[in-house]
Amino acid sequence: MFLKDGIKCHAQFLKSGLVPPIFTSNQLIHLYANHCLIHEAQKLFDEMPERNVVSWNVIISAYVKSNHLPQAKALFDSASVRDLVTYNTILSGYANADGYQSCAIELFLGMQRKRGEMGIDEVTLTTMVNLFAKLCSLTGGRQLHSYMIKTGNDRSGFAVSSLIDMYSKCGCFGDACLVFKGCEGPVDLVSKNAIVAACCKVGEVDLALRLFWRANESNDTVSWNTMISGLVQNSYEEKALELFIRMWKNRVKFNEHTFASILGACCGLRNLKLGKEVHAWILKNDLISNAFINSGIVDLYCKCGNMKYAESACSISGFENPFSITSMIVGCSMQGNMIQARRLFNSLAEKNHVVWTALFSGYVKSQQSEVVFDLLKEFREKEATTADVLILVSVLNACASQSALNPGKQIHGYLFRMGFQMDEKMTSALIDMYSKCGSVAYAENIFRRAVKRDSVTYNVMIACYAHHGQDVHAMHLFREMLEKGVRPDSVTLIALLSACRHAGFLDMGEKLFYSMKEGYNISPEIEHYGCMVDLYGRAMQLEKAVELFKQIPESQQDVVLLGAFLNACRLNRNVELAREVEERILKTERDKGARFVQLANAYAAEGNWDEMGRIRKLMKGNEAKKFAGCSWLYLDHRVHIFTSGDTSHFQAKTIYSILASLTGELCHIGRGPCVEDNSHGILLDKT
DNA sequence: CTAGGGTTAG
Repeated sequence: MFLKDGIKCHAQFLKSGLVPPIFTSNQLIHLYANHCLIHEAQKLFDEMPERNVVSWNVIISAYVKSNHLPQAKALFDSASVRDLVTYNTILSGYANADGYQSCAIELFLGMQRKRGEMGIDEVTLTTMVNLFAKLCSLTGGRQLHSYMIKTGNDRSGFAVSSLIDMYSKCGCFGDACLVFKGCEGPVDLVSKNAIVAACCKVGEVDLALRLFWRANESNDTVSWNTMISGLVQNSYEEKALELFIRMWKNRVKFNEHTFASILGACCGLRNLKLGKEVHAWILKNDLISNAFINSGIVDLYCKCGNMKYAESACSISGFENPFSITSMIVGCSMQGNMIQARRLFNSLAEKNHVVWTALFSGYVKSQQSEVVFDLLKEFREKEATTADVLILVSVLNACASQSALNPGKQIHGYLFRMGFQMDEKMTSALIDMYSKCGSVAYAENIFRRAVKRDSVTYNVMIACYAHHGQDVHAMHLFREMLEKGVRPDSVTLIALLSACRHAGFLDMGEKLFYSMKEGYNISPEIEHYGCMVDLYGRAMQLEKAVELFKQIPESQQDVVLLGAFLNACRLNRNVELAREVEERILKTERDKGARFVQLANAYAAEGNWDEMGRIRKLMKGNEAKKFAGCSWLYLDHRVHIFTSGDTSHFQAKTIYSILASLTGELCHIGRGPCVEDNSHGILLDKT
């Protein structure tokens, strides 16, 4: 029934003075609810002289759909009649509303206990599977699955698609596939869409595409949206746009989900021109005030560096849309404009965890560690709830990047006192923090005690060993990783190869590098090549370094790789080649100042003062600017910052006299101090 | 007899 017809029908009853029969009133209430006319629905419900169980069900459902859980709950509690549908309606309300999840579980347990009276059915079970998916509770999900198999409630499209989604969200792609493969008869479209989404989530794009095109004539809007969004998520933006054009040519209806993905594609490509076209299209389709779309547009303009447009898009949706403001905060952070980010943050009436996290990571990225800790204090004061795990992870990252051991330990202690469930993310962040702060033993301790370890956990621990010169330990851990069946990824290999290059393990490095593709299905990227070039250079095998270097297309060669190659040339005393590479480095536009300094320092370290002087002259001619590198210490709850020759510290005199005596000791041992030593990771390059 | 509850895409 259309709304128009419903209103006409309702009006006729009112005119004639007759009361509509229960059946009609129920239908009308349902109709009003579907059109978000909750007041009309309630009014009609109040005026009913007689109600049956369906009347209660439709009015409760109306409040559930409009996210008015307290009202829905009150109606449920006062309902004069209830059946299984009533229970399922309020159960789904609890399951989908934030903060009501424990009510859902409690209600479900009650329904199970009172099996004789009301019982549970397939709808109850799929609702609960959905809830466990949202909570990422694999244990609960598995229990429900086996119960569903036992009671024969695992067959319908609803059941299958929910189960696929649950396994996918819980990180069990294999189980999701098993559920999908176990289906008999014709493939259910929603289940197919769910498995396509699951494939994309784990990066199995080819498989997703194959499934998508199989029986593609029945694909609906959701199928196309799922595939397009999956391609965007896996950085196949062009393919996503191609697919969108095909969708259009096939006359498949598209909607706001489609636009959100297309915006994501433009954003990933940093394609402002195309993004503007999509923006215009969105305006034409009157979707600009949609919260997701609007924040997508804001995100697009931020990522393309056009803050003016971003701001105007954000203000169009009014300062009501927290999604857009969060995108703006992220955008300002990327520009290093933390003042504006903070202003936007303050403008929000309610701060959710996402926006807190955005602000935290902004300060982390702009390396304002003091502010990060102040903000943590503020967060704990204002938010009565325990600190969000993600926020603590980002604070730990701040500690790691600042080598701030004491605050890191404080966070660790806080986690311990609060009895936080340590997940892989938190474990990895802690290991990384201790590693970067120089405490290998602590890092090791946490790694050994961890209940769950994923590839990231292994990666940070291997990298820790590699950075601290414990190359044999790094290799051992890699073997353990393989034995435990944890799949190594591209980062694992970077850590291992850098361990090899620090230790000069030529054979092992070669073996690893050339077995990457076949052994672990990882294609070597620029970083891996960089490690190998460096390894060959240090092993005085320039030919091999050259050979490898030439395999990389010029367009992909970055300064890090060029720097490694230059180093290899110089170590092998190939002046001609070195000069060639040097020119290429100086041609790189980005961070020009930093490149000059890098070169000058390299020559200075060699004691090649003529070359260094030459580079310094070039610097002047190019008017290269570089902020002074600085070192700092975290001591007595504050950060002490030093630059070269700096006398601004209040205890500068004492510091310099101690430094002089230390330098004297070093000279005494027989090794002169380095001119400008950047190798300890305490140098902050603020170029 | 016909109504009401559960699935996938941002």
